Amino acid sequence: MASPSDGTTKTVTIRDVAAAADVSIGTASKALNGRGRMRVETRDRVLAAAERLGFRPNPLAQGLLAGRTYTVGLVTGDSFGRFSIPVMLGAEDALGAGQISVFMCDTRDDPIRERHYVERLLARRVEGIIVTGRRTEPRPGIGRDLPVPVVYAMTQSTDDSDVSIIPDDEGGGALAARHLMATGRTRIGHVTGPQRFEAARRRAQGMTTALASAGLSPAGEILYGQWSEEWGRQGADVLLHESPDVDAIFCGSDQIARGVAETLRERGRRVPEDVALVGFDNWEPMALGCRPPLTTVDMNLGEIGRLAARHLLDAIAGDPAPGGLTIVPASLVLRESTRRATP
Amino acid sequence: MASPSDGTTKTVTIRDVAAAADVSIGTASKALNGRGRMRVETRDRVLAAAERLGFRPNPLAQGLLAGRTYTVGLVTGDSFGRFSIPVMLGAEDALGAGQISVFMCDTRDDPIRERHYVERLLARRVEGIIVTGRRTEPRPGIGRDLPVPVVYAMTQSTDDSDVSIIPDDEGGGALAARHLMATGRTRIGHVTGPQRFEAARRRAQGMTTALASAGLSPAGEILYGQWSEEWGRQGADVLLHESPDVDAIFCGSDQIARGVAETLRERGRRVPEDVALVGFDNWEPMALGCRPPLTTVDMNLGEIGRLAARHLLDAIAGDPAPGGLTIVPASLVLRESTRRATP
DNA sequence: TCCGGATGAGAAAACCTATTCCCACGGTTT
DNA sequence: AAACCGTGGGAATAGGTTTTCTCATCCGGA
Repeated sequence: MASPSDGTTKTVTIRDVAAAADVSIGTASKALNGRGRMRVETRDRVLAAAERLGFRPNPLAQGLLAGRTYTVGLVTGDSFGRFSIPVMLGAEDALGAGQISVFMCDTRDDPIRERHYVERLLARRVEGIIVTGRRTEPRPGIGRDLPVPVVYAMTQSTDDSDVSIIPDDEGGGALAARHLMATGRTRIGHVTGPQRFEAARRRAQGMTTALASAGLSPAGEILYGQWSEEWGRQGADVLLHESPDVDAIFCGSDQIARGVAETLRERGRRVPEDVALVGFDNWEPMALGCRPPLTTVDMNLGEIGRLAARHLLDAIAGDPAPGGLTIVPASLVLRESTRRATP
Repeated sequence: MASPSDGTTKTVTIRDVAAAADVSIGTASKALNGRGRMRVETRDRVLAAAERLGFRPNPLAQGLLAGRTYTVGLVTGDSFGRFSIPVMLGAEDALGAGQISVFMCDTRDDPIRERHYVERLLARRVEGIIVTGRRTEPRPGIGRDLPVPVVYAMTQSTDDSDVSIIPDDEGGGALAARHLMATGRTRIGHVTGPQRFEAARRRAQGMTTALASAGLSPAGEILYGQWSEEWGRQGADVLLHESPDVDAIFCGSDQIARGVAETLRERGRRVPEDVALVGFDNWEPMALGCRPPLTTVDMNLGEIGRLAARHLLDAIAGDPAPGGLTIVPASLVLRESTRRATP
């Protein structure tokens, strides 16, 4: 415990500063905040006293008067998992710069805990709430007619009038497909997660559309399955059986891509010489540990968080964005798995 | 934005409740808090009014008066990474139950940002601070003579008088070694991270000691390298070359273990029939994606967080634990990679 | 030289919200 | 009539910010 013999440390109030500078409390406040008019000498005396005593205004008192708390709540159901963390960091980045502190709440995807936390945040008079999740599936909002603005990031409210910010799954799929075509591939397969996930469907859609506009169609069926390596291994087997001449595989996640890479290696297909491989997520431990390192789509989650925070700040400042969906473009991270074969 | 036409929602104060119930402010307060004596009818009238208006006491005012804020700060340098997240969740678990809210701060391992955040937390009058990190290497504390208690979790202060809570790396290593011996292995190698990491050294130490007390010593050298799959692949090659008769490998991380598993498979050694494999971290996407699924040491990070939170709560309540190290035992998660060969 | 108004410096008080202690005001009991 | 009890109002308090107010000085004009 870094605390000394507790009790010796009494917090310094403006009262102490005023006494030390031999002025009234009001004058001390004005001096510290640069308001009002007074002799430079007086102002300096107050500032010096504050410095000397280590005065730090109590934000509770300030907030009480101003009716502001300079805090926001961050609610996640993802247990701060792989997806919501980058979002959180981006949000904290944007908020922290504005001197706003963040209360964190993990709901463990339990609606009861969620309501409980929202209640608590409102009781604490947060000025806004960011809700993050691990899927882009629409979900019920955290409440109607809340007294503060709410932004959904990396998740989406079923209510169209809410502000939701999600990654561009479709654009990411298109990006992957166009990149593969640009490296000369034409027989491109797709192994991805469960079809019930909107993210999986949109990624597939983006890929299919991009191929179509070049007069191509996917190699074999779109293979929907699980978000796991195990499924990647199985899916690659199915694909190789159905379309033995496949020369590229776009995977719905980096985990799936790793499974696919493993099967390819075991079946004697070289990556990238025989089959190019693109993943999704840019989950670095996975993408870099892959053999070879994985070209993958990055959803720019940090940007999603930053954008969510900015929307929230605007709304708090009284300039709310119109409700609806904001889609953050994805980008492609190039690594070995799609290197063009040196001719 | 769930907020209605902003401005219509005025927060309800106890003044409004008192007016609605036609009592004084003081009486309203007493009614709401069950203090003082008054007619049941009066109390009910106040409670009904509060209910009807949706009154929620302003914690700023309560905190101002009570001199408490019911908040703590959580500072991490790990960018809320793989290690600090479970710690955080554990901490939030323990704190949330006590009606304490958590301010989160990510320092990005930058001492300047760290100091800045600590200042901010103190300005907000948090009642305590938890510092988490990604290594157990001792680090300088966040400050001396802070006015609030501090607990270091999953990291360790260089100041012995601080309270630090870390995982039992040595015990984890011993656990792995004893488990391997219990399944009949006797020639056990070790591939781990860089030697400059205390965690790597302690895990190796735990393993060596456990082997020694059974009259064994490690197969080959302890192979220090990187915390990466790539190194796992290389390390396994080295080990197989130096000690071809190795029948088990304990790895310093699950990532290393995956690399090792891959090399073993390519060299025709079956896991677990020929060589058993134990990882460290129980990082599920890695451990479950491994072929076969990985037996691994779990550091019980959540427990570390919960313990840190409880220590902090105790200190806040005026009952600080004596400074020093608390070590949380690790546990073993059994999976395929160490299954005993069916005879 | 004296008076009135303007100006400047800083003190004093109100305010924000909720809690708590003290006291006054009835009515009842001894 | 005095003591006592239940009830509920009023004020003090916490730590700031902001508005108002007072007092003194200074200047110009008479």
